Amino acid sequence: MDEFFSGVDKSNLSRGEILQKEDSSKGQEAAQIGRGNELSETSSPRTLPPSYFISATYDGKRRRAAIKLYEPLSRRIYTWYDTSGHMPYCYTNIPPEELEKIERLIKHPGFDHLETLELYDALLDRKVKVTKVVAKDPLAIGGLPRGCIRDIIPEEYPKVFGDKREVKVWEAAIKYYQCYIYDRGLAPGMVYEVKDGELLPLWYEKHEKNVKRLLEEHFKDEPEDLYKYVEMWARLLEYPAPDFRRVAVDIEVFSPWVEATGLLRVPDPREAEYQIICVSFVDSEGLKRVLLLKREDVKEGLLDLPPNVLVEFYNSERDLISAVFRTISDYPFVITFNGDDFDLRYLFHRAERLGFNRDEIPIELGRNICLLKYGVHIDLYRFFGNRSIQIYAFSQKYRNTTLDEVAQALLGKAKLEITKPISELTYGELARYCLRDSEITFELTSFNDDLVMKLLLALTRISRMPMEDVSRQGVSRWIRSFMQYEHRRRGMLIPNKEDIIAVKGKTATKAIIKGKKYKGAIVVEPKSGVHFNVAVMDFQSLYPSIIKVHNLGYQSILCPHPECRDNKVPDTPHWVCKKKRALESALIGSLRDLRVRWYKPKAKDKGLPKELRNWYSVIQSALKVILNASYGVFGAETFDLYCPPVAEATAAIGRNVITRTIDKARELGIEVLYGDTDSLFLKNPTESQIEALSEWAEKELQLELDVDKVYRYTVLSSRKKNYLGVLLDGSIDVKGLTGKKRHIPLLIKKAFDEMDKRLSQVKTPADFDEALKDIRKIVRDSYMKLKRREWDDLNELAFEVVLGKAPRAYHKTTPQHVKAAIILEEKGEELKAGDTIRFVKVVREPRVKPVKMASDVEIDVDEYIKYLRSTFEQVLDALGLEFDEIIGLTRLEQFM
DNA sequence: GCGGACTGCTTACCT
DNA sequence: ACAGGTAAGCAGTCCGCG
Repeated sequence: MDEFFSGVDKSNLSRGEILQKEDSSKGQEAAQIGRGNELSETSSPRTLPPSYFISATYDGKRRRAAIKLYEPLSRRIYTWYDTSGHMPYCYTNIPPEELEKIERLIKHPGFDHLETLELYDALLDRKVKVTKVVAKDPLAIGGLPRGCIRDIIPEEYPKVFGDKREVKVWEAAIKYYQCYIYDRGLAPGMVYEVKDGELLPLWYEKHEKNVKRLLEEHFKDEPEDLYKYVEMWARLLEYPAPDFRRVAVDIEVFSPWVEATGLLRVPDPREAEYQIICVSFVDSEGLKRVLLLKREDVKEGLLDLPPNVLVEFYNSERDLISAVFRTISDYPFVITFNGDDFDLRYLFHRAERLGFNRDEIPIELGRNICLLKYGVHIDLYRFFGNRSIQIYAFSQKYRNTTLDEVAQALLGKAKLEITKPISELTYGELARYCLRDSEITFELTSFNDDLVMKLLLALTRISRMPMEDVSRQGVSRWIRSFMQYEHRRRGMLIPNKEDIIAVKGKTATKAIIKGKKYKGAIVVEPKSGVHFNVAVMDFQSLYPSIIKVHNLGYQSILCPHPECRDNKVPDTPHWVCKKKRALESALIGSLRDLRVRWYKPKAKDKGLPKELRNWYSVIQSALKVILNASYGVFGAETFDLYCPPVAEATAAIGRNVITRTIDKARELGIEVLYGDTDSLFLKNPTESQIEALSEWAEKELQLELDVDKVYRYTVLSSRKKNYLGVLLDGSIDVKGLTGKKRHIPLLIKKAFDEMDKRLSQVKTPADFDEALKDIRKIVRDSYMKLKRREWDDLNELAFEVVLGKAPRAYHKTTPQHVKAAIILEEKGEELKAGDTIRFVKVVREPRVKPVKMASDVEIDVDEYIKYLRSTFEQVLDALGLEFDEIIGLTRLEQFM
């Protein structure tokens, strides 16, 4: 195992040097370096106590990688610059003697030199000779508008040599700082020190022992070739998090009425036309500050802020902005909600407008991002907007990524409501409003014991990316990054997407859904009705497990070896390599094992101290986010290691697994009521039946099949992906039923929730009679409420549907919510993709109207009754009830 | 000219 | 900018109907 390094470049550090000092003795030293010391702005520190690697960039002036380190005792950021002379490069298949004849390459100002080396080409399972083209600066490789190396080589080669061979360039699109991280085997998020000007990884004996014990106690029977990967991940993930010193910022900008539209103008951060009138800060030490601009004709009013809030008035906007810049430059971490697109961008352009020099502005503007010269900017809007984070880390608790909605869902705290435009608030109102935004922005990083900061740190470690990038990019980038890292570590050529597609691009199955690339999972036809005592068994992380057990990856699927061709994937003509473990299989498999065998149980272990348990729970949800996407990325064209047969094989094996398990269950005499992808609903199984099935899966499939939950009873509708289940503790799961969908009118949803509540009280089959009576009443009451037009408010009748695109972009059809949206646009409202349209159904064409423009009398009650009927019928048919009979319609009347 | 059968589009959900 | 599968409602089209 020794040839495997633990994720950090060990060439600089032998085992004997492991530091054993614990933090207490380091305090003063760190503080001295920190205080009043401008090291971070001017030069690389010569020495630095243990510090967390937070971020990496390329410093254009110094022409080298710059690493930001967070020293947790002085609580400052230090920037260390590369000393190794590492340079940007890419690879090509053209030999140096030929490249030397390409003048445009050799004379390119960014060109440095050529090297030759051998790399492993996993697609062909053989070594390849490549030429490394080394450049003086990263832009020369890829990114210069007038010819960069990665374009010049394929452009010029045919001109110089005629078209005699296929020209290839590899690894030219990897960001330089990522390249630096990979090549030096660095571990973002982990602890380093600087000694004699060199960056050294730091390992504490305690930490090493902890990892060793974890491995020995829980991974003894791990496949040998995965063991070292589990070790790598465990080293990264076991190490504790620092305390993050940070400040949340929010700004308010004067925005005038526009007479023509009667609407408020939304300030454009790229113009920064209007004054910044208020800025607030909330920091991790509990400091709250509000900076206000003195303006004429502002009603003074009472400030009336809590006594612990510092209020500062500024006579000039310039002074205010200077103060803001000083604060921003004081904190290692600056938190905003949409600061990339608004707050920091506005500050930047506003400062420019007011005559600040670039070097007086601590913000670095990117095309879509704003970074900081000193510290690290985390834009929570980006992070919470990440679909995977939203779904898997926060289980869909919020829908729209607005500060208000996220805060309400996660903190139970809302923005302050204001009824006047920002510009008309008194100082007190403005200060309170602005401060509240900073408060909740900060709390979004502090709730649940700093969950979000820790999650970011964990993802930084897994992905091998700077924290700034992790917080802004999607899960496929995280996965790509740690896979690229592994290529470099193993001396593998990172294939181009086209290379993979050319050799292994074809899928062989037919998707059920038109337009999809391959067949997916199986959904078992449900046995509709009420069933008591239902155990739901499921395979733990089925797809990642399949990728592990069946060795799936771009190199192993359809591998070049004739002797592997008999290792078939069921239901497909594909085969899988028997000789070498694919990189993806190893990385995903080991992450899966670590999550299932270590982090998940530890997160639930009540015997552990709360803080430790909390850390385990953070790690397990970080792993969940990554594992849940780990199969999908192979079927996503945007993924750099896109390989559709890998995704197809995963799904095909999944189908094979679930069908065989159903057969086995029936063979064991268990009735299977329903199943979806990786789960089985079993009716009243005995302990021993469950055990037998689980053991069979372990032995025959090498997969873990466990009881996930037990329902006191379930109500299965006849439709797939639609059911309701009451757990033993009385809590209720409602899946897929219209009654729980977000877009339906509140009036219908409330009636449905009432029914849920009533159903959750049912304990035995005998209780059902009473419950059914009550449910009939619930249905009848809501029907009568509609029929008699007795709703409290039109809002109760609003459908809320999200625009998938701008209203004008619907060309094929015009759905109802788009009709309503168009009416709103005619009134001057601007609508875009992602906006929610609230509308009601009315009698007159076009049958819909935006809620705010409709009145009670025009509501088309029959449409609502139809909707009520179809919503309830999904459950009623399983309960043996009929909607029409309940509301008192006779058979005959139905046809009238 | 109109209704029913059908397909396609769109959204929201499940795993 | 991770995948495919399912349900529902509605828009739009085609066809038959003396």
